[in-house]
Amino acid sequence: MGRAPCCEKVGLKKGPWSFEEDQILIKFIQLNGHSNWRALPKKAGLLRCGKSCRLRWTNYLRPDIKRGDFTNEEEETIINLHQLLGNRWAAIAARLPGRTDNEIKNVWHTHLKKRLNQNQNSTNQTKQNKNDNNQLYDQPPCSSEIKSDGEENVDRCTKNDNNNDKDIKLVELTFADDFLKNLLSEEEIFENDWNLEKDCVMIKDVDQSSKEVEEMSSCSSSDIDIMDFWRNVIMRNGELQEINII
DNA sequence: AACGGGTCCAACCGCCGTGGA
DNA sequence: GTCCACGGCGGTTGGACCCGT
Repeated sequence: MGRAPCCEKVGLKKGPWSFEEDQILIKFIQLNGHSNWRALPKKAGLLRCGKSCRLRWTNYLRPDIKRGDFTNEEEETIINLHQLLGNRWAAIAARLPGRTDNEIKNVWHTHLKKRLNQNQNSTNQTKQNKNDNNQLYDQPPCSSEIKSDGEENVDRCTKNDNNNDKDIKLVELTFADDFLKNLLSEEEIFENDWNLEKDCVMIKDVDQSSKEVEEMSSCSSSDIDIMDFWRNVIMRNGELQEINII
């Protein structure tokens, strides 16, 4: 036996909302709130599924929704948060007041992903050009991988004790700390199981696949290419170039 | 003007987590 | 512990719109 549909589908309207329907929904919610989405359309006199009403309200009719193009700052924030959080659009939207997860998802798929790919291509080209001169660029990111059998691969960056790596880690720590504190509340960091430790940024992967990256004495990582991410952050602040010169 | 391909975005679908009975 | 209703979320899609030919 399959799951019961969220509402009776027969006789319910689908597709784009009319102005009149919007007005009915707005007025009803203003008067009564939306404690029960399932019952709402019946009470409001709408021939819509409760789910459809909720979506229309949260993605379009809510008074605090900001319409119009995304600013550069907003786009940068989306890109950075996406690198941290992945496709967790709701979590990203929570950091962008007035923007909905749906809107962010759309912007990501229509604009930002393409732009990022283009940037990546040009970055790869730059890396190629620097090939023989810059050993740091040659290093794979400081990330570990989970092999299929569960054993963890720790790359040389993690184990290497040379001073350059320590300097880089210090800078990473500073920016990681500042960046997360700027963007995320303490509760959120806690909820995501992110630990900022003194010698390294520790990120434990507790996603649905339930592969949890074990804590390591130095840099650990998750399936996110975290070191590439921090490198980007540092690059934006013009710090990594200095380190590379050292 | 007509057509076709690409782009964009609102809306839908189905799955998942949670809380109450 | 199990079932069910519900809200929330992310992936996908339909169709309007745009633009080049």
